[in-house]
Amino acid sequence: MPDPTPGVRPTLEAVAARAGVSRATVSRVVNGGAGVRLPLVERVRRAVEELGYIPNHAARTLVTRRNGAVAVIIAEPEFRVFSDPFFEQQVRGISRELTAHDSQLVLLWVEGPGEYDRIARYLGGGHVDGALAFSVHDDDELPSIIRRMHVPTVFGGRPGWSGPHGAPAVPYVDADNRGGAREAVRHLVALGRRRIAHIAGPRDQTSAVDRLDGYRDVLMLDADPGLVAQGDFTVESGARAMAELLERRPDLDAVFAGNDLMASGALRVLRERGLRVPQDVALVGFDDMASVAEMTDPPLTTVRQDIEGMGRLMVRLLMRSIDQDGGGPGAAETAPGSVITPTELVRRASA
Amino acid sequence: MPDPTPGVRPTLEAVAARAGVSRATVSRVVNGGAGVRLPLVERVRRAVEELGYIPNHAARTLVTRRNGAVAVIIAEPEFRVFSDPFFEQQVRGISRELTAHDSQLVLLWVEGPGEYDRIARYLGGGHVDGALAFSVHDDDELPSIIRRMHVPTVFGGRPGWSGPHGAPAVPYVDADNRGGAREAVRHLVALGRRRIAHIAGPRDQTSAVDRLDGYRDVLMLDADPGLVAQGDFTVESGARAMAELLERRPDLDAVFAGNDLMASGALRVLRERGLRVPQDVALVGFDDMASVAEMTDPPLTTVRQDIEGMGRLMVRLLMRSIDQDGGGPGAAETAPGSVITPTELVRRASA
DNA sequence: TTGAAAGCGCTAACAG
DNA sequence: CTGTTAGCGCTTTCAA
Repeated sequence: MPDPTPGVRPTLEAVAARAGVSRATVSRVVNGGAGVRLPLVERVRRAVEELGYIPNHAARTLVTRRNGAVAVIIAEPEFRVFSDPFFEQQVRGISRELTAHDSQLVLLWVEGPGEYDRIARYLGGGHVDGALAFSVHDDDELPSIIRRMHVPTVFGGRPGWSGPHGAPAVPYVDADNRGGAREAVRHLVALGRRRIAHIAGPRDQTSAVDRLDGYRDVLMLDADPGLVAQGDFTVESGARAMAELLERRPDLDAVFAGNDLMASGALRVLRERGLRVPQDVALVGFDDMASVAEMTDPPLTTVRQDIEGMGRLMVRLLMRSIDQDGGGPGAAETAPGSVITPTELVRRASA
Repeated sequence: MPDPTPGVRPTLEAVAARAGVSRATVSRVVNGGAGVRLPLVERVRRAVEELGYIPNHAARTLVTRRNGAVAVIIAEPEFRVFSDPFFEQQVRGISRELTAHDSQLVLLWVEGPGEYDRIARYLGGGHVDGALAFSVHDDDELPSIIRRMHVPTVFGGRPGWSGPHGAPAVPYVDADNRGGAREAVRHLVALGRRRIAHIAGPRDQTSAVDRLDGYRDVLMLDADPGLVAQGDFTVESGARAMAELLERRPDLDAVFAGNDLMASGALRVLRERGLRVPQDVALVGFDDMASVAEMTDPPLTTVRQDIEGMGRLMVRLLMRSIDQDGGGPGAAETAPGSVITPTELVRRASA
């Protein structure tokens, strides 16, 4: 890329003049060159090269109503945000897929409810073609803002609230938490375990609820309420829950933890009590968080979800819904279907 | 904010019609309302409110040549990116300050050298008013791209390469690594320690080099090369370096580690060898990374830097340089001065 | 103080 | 196939 004269970027006009064609032709070439005779294409290409021409984004957006940018909304309070490895992977997937679609990632970091006004204005200002948001709670204002602003949006994780028919009224991408949990518990059953406990995640996160449901699906009537303990997805809560379970049901022979972090906490307690894993108690986690599942002793059998893939999928869904919306008023109302991505049981030594 | 007719956003024109004034007047009101008689201002404000008018960003950018967005460039290979708590804090500061300046954060995630073309095009396309980048290496293409594209940019961390006069040719914000290191070592000296070792960070990161220099500043002639061991900022490397040092200089009575992570590794080894901290060996870290320094036993004495503040400062510097650049060609060439932010010794139990 | 009018740089009919 | 033309929505002289 040559060094253009500082301060004065060449315009379409300049390129057209240099190539001896009209602005329209240059525009066509710049946008793919369909329907332009080859020699002309060449000529224009050369002029572009020589002048170091780069299209002005604002001008293009003004007429096409597309700005090649998507907002990723991060609501700080509910999130460990960055430090969450889960989130990092998801954003990586999003970023990659966005690049493939020639779109940019605009980070909207929301520090609290007071900032929703700013977000609404931004989303409404047409700065972005769409938005990506993450698992929101029942009382979150975000969905309502998004609806009001008519911004195509895809959620990551099944939202906690639902539409008139019980299903979330917005498109989302989520892992098959329930199915994954079923597979995990079935695995324990197949191992011959009979008193299988569960350490559940926070009740207000749909992923945790779904995993608990999956656990119940398999155990059915055998599900003993005393075998379920409450955690909050942290290592410490996992340890506490394990101690509690051992107290209530010293004879348990397996544990399905709602995530790897809690599983590692549980593992610590089991070993402290002199219980062997998996001989005395088999243990299964969820997430397959590399920094945890592979590091424990023994390494965790767990349920893997394709987190980066989920990020990419969010973008694909969003792009589809953006492309549909070209069709005038009302088009935005037809929500594209949500997607549930499959999970996979990863067998290691703990069960 | 009222719900505008879906699909048809009101324009300035519409507001003007409703308020019975010209577009120019509406524009003035929307942009602060200077020089417009109060009753008119009121009238326009009401029309804006009623119509739910939000200015079209692209149109505004097209004429003002400002887009209220700043790129944050993240070069993946060199970064643990998100999961790095250091980085998270920095981005938080950046995001907050950007919001205060009514600007948005556009995340440019660079996955490899092959993507530099995309970045160049983006930066050159005038999508953003400026860019923020992080400690780049000698062979990094980024600085050259940035110069070619005439994009105002501020770096985080002193760059490894330098201009004709030995000083980096670009504005940057960095902590006073050298001064902080001096303070740490002086503290150890004041404690009566005489054989003070240093575990250095990677030689190709300026922060590590500066800390080593600070260490040498204080020890002067007393600096025994055998008392310096090489690490790479990880816990493990700290442990290895500590073992090495103990091997070479069993009589050492203090250690200044290049960061908290390495300090925690060193601490583990010291305890394994039955050495008491701080009685036998005093230990000081760097960074005051909460998840590390406060958790060790004993808690680490360390050097704190205001990371979020550094992020904010980067934005302020950038905004200043953007504002200057209004002055036509060549204005971008005058780099604003860099800033070194102070550090502070935090005394805990390890020294 | 307010309005009229000229354009920012580009795309997209519409003609030729 | 290529060129001409009419805006996209906004800011900003310049007159009134």
